[in-house]
Amino acid sequence: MNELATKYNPSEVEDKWYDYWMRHDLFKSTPDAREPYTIVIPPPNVTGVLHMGHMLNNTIQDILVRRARMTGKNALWVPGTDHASIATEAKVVAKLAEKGIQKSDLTREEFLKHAWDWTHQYGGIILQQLRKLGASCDWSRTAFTMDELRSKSVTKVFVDLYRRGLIYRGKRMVNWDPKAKTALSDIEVIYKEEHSKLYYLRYYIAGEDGYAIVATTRPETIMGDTAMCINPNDPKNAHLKGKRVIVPLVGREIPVIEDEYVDMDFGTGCLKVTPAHDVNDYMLGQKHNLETIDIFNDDATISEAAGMYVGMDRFAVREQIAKDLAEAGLIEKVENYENKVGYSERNADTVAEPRLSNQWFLRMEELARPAVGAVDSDTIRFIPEKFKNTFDHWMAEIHDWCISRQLWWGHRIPAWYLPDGTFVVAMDADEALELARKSDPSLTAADLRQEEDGLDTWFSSWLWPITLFNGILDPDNEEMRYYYPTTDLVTGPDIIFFWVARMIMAGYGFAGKEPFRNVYFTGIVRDEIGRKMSKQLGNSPDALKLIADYGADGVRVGIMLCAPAGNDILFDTKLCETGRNFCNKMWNAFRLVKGWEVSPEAAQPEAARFAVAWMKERLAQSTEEIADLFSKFRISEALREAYRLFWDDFSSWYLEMVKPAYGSPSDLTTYNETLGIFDALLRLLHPFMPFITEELWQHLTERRDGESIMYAQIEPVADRHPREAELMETVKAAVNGLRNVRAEKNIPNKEQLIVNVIGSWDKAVDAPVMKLANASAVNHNAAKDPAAATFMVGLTEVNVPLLDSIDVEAETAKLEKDLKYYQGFKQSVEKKLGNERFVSNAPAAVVEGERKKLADAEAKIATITGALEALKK
RNA sequence: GGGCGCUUAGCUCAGCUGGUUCAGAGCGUCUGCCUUACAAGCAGAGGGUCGGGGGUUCGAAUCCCUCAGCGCCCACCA
Repeated sequence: MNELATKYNPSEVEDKWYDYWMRHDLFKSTPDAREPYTIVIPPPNVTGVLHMGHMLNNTIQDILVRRARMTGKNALWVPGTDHASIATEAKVVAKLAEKGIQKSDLTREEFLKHAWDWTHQYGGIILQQLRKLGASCDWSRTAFTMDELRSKSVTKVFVDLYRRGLIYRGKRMVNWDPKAKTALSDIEVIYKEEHSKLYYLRYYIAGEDGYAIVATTRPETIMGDTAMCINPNDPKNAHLKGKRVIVPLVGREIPVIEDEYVDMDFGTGCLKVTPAHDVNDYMLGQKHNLETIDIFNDDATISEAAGMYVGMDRFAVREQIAKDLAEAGLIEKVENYENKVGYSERNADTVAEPRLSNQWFLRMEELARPAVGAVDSDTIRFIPEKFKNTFDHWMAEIHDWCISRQLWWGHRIPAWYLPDGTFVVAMDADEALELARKSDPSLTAADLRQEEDGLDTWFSSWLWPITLFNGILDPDNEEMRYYYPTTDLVTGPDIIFFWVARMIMAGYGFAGKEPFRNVYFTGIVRDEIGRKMSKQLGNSPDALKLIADYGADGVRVGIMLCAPAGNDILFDTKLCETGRNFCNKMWNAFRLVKGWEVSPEAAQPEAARFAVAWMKERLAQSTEEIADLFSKFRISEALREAYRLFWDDFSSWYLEMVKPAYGSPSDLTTYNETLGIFDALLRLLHPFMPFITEELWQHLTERRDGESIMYAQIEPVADRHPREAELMETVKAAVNGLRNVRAEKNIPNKEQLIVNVIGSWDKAVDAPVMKLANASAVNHNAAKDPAAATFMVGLTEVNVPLLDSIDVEAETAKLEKDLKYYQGFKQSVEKKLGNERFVSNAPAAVVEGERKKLADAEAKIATITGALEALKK
């Protein structure tokens, strides 16, 4: 009867609509008189591919921005990518290695050419993938953290900060990634609990027979020992005071120093001090003026300075030296030990090495101050709120930020060294020369040498919400004034320090205002048994394959159904099936309505009139509910509400009530009302499911080329029908009861029922009940038929006469079960009301409610008792 | 070591300012249906002492204390 397929086919629809939206520039935003709504995308790595985290994050952003468009805002979502300095450089290095090329064989320029080639080849793939998901970004604004505007802004910010005295260069202990051969910031080190060993080493006392025992987890660093440290208050080591000890195997004499830093109860209370390779030891070294011996090369192999094991890897040395020490009788014992080992965030298999080196740092204290206040006062709202604590805690103890990286891919630090070793910081080489000449007028460009180090990737991304509107180079431009501060930021809690906190600081530091109003923290996407999705585990589904299998709308719904803010989400592909099935449900509801013949002469049946009124009330309530949920960023719940509204209320109840009888046409009024309701439902659903709603909207409404549901507005429904909403509860109870009777008595759906009502009953429910339950008549105040199935609707007894004789025993048992329940219920209410303290202390409304419950229970008991007696006859 | 959060049906989770069906939803399970939109569907059913203990209150899944388990973040004990 219907030429449309019974299954919705997303692949036929999605590309068509995305092209349509693009062709008509529907994602584009320019400043106008409307209120702005702005999101900047957390820029994915330029060479990355779409994974589940992106799907979640970008689906949420798209939902928010589409919803904003449909509620009168001028909505803008700015896309872009991040150059991801360390990750991309690592990929390029690996790629070159495959071809037998070492990074060290190349000049900086040659390497950068490879990196740019790589970026152009793979860069932006992820942005194409976002289109498959339906992301409504204004692609004309696509930015890159290393494009000209962003790069120049980074340089300017660096220069300004330097001139404000907030950037300094110095030799410090930093975390070193020996694989990438670069410094890392503190937060780029991930500590993991590990099973390791604690070696107890003998340090013989110079000129005496005895030895001291030192416990260490890193015996390979003994070549760098320049002291042994004891606590001055430690009686058991008092005999070591003022002595010198001999580093085992190495044979070098080192002093015993005293410092209260040492924990007397750990190990033997003796600590080996290796100032070059441990943060605490470095601190001790500074305090006690110790020599530092750097025993590692930049790839963490042993350096010449160590004098032994030169060129070997640190872990190989650990094993070897343990063996050698044991052979030499210098190990007292070895214990198993749990400790935390720091790994490089980007090279998960690489243990970070504390290392002394010259780096550039940014002082954070001054920048941090306004940021803390903004979050405390909810000028910037965190959703969920619990992340305020995390943020506060980190900000309160913020450290200086090591911003230099020994990498080529990224923004090069705009500092130029003079031949005398001093440096100048400037926007470009010309300005640098100008500055340099102030100290030595004879200098030429050839005398200046630009800093080789690059900047931490986050030094460009922390400016993202500003630089996307050119707010660094041209602070007072129209776009800045209109779009900044942006509205919502959607990101994961894992980058709250890396990115969110720093953006807030940058916002106040360089734009004078917060960068966004709300930060929505998504959960981490995990697999169905709770493991974080990762390439190594291979437990991350292929995002594009999911879209191909379930449709973008289906995947969006699937992922949103399990994504409350801040909670980790356990992703199960099954949820995409739910999403796909929902699309199919919408498709078939459309097929049903589309298939109706419409007769202008036909009168509207009462059941349909009732249904329209009730459905409009439900729509009004639900529209309000969804708006409220959005205001609280309960997006997952908003979707559930819309889902229920469409599936349960509209499809299961409404359509069944207005459906024309087989072979009959629909009346025009009902038909038009149904289209109007369908339209409203599609609008509510569009932010979640952009493709199918656009497709159906096209079929259901008359619209001109270039129009789109994207800009149809979601408005509060003024047409209210509380009476029908209330009566519908009775309809549902009656219909459910009648369906039960059918199920229990095996009455086919085709067979019409007769409904006898005993007690009070609003006649308005007759028509919908007859329609929904396929009843031929509802008889009021009918005589009780003993051969009838009986159930209660509220206080009213409903009788369904049966053709076959009824099973008196079964019917009696059922009624007795009900009776028992109500008697128990009555008892508990009576107990409550009998409690004088309850009656005198509880609010009057609550007490009144209990009294009503009691009355209801008594009425029901009376009715059931009556029914039982009738059965006995 | 410090801080934050979680524990409700077999699974994943809602449950907001204590008080109408507040003990819920989805999925899974079970039963019956190829009923003329949809088997990617329809109609039903079962299932939980709300982690343990104590307290506040007329009344606690909800507030307080405590214990246990789990998770996350931060921190320079080798």
